[in-house]
Amino acid sequence: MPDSYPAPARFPVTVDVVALTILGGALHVLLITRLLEPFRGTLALPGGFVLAAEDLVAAARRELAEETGVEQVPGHLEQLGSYGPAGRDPRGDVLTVAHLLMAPNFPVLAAGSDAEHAAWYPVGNVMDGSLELAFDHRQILDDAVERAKSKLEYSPLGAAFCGEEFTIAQLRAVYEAVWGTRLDPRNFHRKATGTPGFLEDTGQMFMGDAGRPAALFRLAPAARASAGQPTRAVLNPPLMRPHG
Amino acid sequence: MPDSYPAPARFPVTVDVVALTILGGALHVLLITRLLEPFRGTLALPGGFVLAAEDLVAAARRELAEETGVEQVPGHLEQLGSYGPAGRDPRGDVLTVAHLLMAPNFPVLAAGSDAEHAAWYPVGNVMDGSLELAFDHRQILDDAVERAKSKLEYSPLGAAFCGEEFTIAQLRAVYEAVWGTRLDPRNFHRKATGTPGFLEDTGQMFMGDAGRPAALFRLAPAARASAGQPTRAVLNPPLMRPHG
DNA sequence: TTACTTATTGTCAATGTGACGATAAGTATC
DNA sequence: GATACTTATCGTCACATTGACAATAAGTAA
Repeated sequence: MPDSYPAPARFPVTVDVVALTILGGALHVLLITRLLEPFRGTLALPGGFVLAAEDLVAAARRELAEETGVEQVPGHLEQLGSYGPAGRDPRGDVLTVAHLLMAPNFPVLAAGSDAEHAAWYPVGNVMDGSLELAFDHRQILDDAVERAKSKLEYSPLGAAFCGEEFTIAQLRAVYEAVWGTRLDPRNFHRKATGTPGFLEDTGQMFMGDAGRPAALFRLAPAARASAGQPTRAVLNPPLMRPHG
Repeated sequence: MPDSYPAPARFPVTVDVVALTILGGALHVLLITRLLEPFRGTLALPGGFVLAAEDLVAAARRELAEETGVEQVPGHLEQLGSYGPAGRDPRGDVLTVAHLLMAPNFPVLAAGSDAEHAAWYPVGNVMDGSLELAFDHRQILDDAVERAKSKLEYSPLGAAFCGEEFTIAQLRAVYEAVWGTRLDPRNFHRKATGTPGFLEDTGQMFMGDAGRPAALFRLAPAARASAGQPTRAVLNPPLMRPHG
């Protein structure tokens, strides 16, 4: 009975953001260095308290903007899941609602001030243990990466890691970085260009450092519209990661 | 900065549960009739406040047990997502963490007391508008059903709607009820029995009202173990719902 | 025994995928 | 300019999976 007599417990609620991007062909995550206890000096996910009368995703977006100094953070932001409130913060019970941002690389505010500053770190360095994260952020990052891997399979959100326009090879690099596998360029090209409603040819070309120029694509309107949908409206059948 | 000076807002946190089951070939959801304002007399999802030092899923399980009178609620329970805290309860900002239970049919405590009593309602009656739900529970139910549909595709959790042992036809009835489509019995049989690590033949037979007796299966150990995993370790390639 | 029902096994064509050859179209080098 | 090198794009082929559907198995009811 939600309306019972003893006053219900109230919890501070935070939003944390796992912001992922591709840098140099490797998956990177946005982390801040904590300046205060607990976990002072340790890396942590950006985030902060939810204000009253604030939507969760909006709170995540606001915190991200505050901690990166970037007004309009690009990319696709969605809720990942909630953690706690018990036993995750030594100061007390705090519930956190984790979010996932899949974004093209964007520059974060230069470090050097006394504020907690954000920077991109290779996800692999967290996974292999060479980087420690505060609180239960390691677990949250794990879940976020798994979610991202899964999203690529059945949604067009791989393109969220690219800019507005991109080549097939750039899109493939996203898949390779997130999944941590190599994909056959020819088969990937076939699937990407052969899926109706996924990509739209811009008619322009992109010159890389070497090799034949590549055609530039953007997301087709149908794929753009399905961004929020949980259903795999576009990538059907899905583009499955190799299961080895 | 999560540790800044003004005391952070604190919110009451509830867990709500979308408990789904199959009854008479149709998807049903467990609902309670509210006895108190707001939404007095309206149907709502079972749920209640999270106690301090309590895990979210544990809280959901506890509330479910309290409101159904069932000690050990069967089935698979997982977190669905969080809603709020702004603008969902007229009494103030309440954050709710919704959960999804996929369970075989279990009897709920008989009605008649003055306590809020739970009962199974056809999901279709909510979808078509003949049943109204309190708060934003209609939205939560929508999300839960979509999640369940999706889960059937790439996880062995369809079996969570069945008992310990079940026939292929019973499992197929689950898929048909959740997806709201008819499936070819022969093709479903082939996929279910032909997927390594999914089902295990018990060697026993099940006599229905009519027709040839069916073999009884249970989940294979591999499928049982993958219950919590987000990855489609078992149903690979997935068993996709018809997209028409 | 016949009719009827559901379970289970096959068959076949269409589709999608993995592996990989061949060609196109740039840049750098001789 | 010719050649080497790089990446993009198009094709081919065998194989796996699926959707549609025939055929058979094994019960119950009449």
